[in-house]
Amino acid sequence: MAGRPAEPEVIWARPERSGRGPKPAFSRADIAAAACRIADEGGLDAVTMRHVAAELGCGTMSLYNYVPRKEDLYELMVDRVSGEYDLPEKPSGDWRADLATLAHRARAIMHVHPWMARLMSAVYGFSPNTMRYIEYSLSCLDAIDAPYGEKMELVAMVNGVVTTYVANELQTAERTKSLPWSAEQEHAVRMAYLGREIASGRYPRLAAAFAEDSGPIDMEAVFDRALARVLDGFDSRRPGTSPRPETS
Amino acid sequence: MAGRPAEPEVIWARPERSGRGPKPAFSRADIAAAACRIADEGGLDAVTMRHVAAELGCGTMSLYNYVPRKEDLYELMVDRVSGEYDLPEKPSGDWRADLATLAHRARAIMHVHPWMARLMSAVYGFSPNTMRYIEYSLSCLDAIDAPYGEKMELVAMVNGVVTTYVANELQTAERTKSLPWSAEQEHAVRMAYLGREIASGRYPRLAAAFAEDSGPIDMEAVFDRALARVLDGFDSRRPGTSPRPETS
DNA sequence: CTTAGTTACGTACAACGTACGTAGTGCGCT
DNA sequence: AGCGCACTACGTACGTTGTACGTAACTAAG
Repeated sequence: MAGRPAEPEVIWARPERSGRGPKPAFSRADIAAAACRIADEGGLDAVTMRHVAAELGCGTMSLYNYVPRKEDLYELMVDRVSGEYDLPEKPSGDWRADLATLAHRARAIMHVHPWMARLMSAVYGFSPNTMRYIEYSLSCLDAIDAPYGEKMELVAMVNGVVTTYVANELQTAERTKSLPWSAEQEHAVRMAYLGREIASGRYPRLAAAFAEDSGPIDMEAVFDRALARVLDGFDSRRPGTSPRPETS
Repeated sequence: MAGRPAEPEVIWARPERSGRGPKPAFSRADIAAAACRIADEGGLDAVTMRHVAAELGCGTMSLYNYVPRKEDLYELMVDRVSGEYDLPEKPSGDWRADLATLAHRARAIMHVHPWMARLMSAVYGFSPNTMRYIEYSLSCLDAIDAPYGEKMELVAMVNGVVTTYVANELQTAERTKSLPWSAEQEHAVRMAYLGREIASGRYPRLAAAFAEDSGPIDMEAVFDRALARVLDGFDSRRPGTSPRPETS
């Protein structure tokens, strides 16, 4: 009988291979790769145990030998993508620039895997690659004399900004992948309602906000400003660093 | 035949009552209330069309007369909870304090409805009460001379901080409501793995972070600091306002 | 060699969202 | 008044999901 306990368990604590029995046909990496491939093509909702098993070329239930619960499959996916950072051996020494670069890299990765942002706000666990990522983030702050608690808070905030903003950018596109209509249609309908509501005069400031300019929004610029503000907020509490670099 | 189109639609644009036929047994508010009651008790995963219908005392499919898709039920829930703010008639004039108060109120509301944070990062639509909320947020910034685009970005950032942090605080508790084990068990198992991993020496800074102090974390204080940093970041770009009030 | 743990996988079940058909109801029209 | 149609109500049913369970084959440890 398969070892599928009704107790909480961390997949990373379970050995990938334990001597006895026939050798497994796949590795965890194979499975993570298959799941990510499916998500990239068909959206996160296309990631089902059946699909992943089919992609691997095995029976559905065989998958449960490797992945006790579907949530663990998600963790595998997050960890795999978290391994796509090509982290430098050592940070440059300019913590602000290093963290900003890292945040931009994270944003880029999440654009390649649009389902990642949604997953990251649903799965909270530590995994090998996420720990590696956090360790590197902390190493960027080595030069700063502050308790690690404070550094962790900053790292968490930067990560929060990245996932929040990228999720906002991408969720419509991701969601409509498993819907019978397009993201553009959805957006059009919602904007039509918003326009009607705004025209009612009940929300004058909202109306003014939407009347203003309204050229296409540069999402990366918005992200940049948000990120800069967070770093500014940290900066302003520790005098002696360069006060306010231009946003460019 | 029921009017359930395969086209995108905003539930708020559909009239709640349209003359003809027998009068509906429930209002949208009834349905939202029932769904929220279920979510409060059994977690978000307990909110199914069947459960909500049963709570209302009607057949499952009757619900589809009011709510064309399940997503719309979610929007109803978000809107209802967004109506729980008791927004003052007019902001006090101190935008920083007003926004902070609002953020704290939002955090408190999401603690009462632990599923709210997760829903808000999944549902992106404007609804009557969310628009009221945004309008009020903007009105807090009336005294500031800045383009509305900039104000909107600040409001979005504050909201982002709230949902991100509250979601982080609450997601484990929420998630384990539909799991056969407790949040404490889950946490214990994950911490055990983390401890073992940290002891390996591969993540020295992470290890230092967890070794440090480690009294119970005051989540509200963490939230406060994050919020303050965001407001600081906005502050630092517009000289002339009070530079840096104490975090309490 | 034995044996116990592992892999593989088909079957099966409960729960989900929801398409569809049918029956009943009452407003608005002529 | 009375016809008709839009609306409500709801049972049935389908496809899809996660996954519990049983069985058969396999292989390393004793």
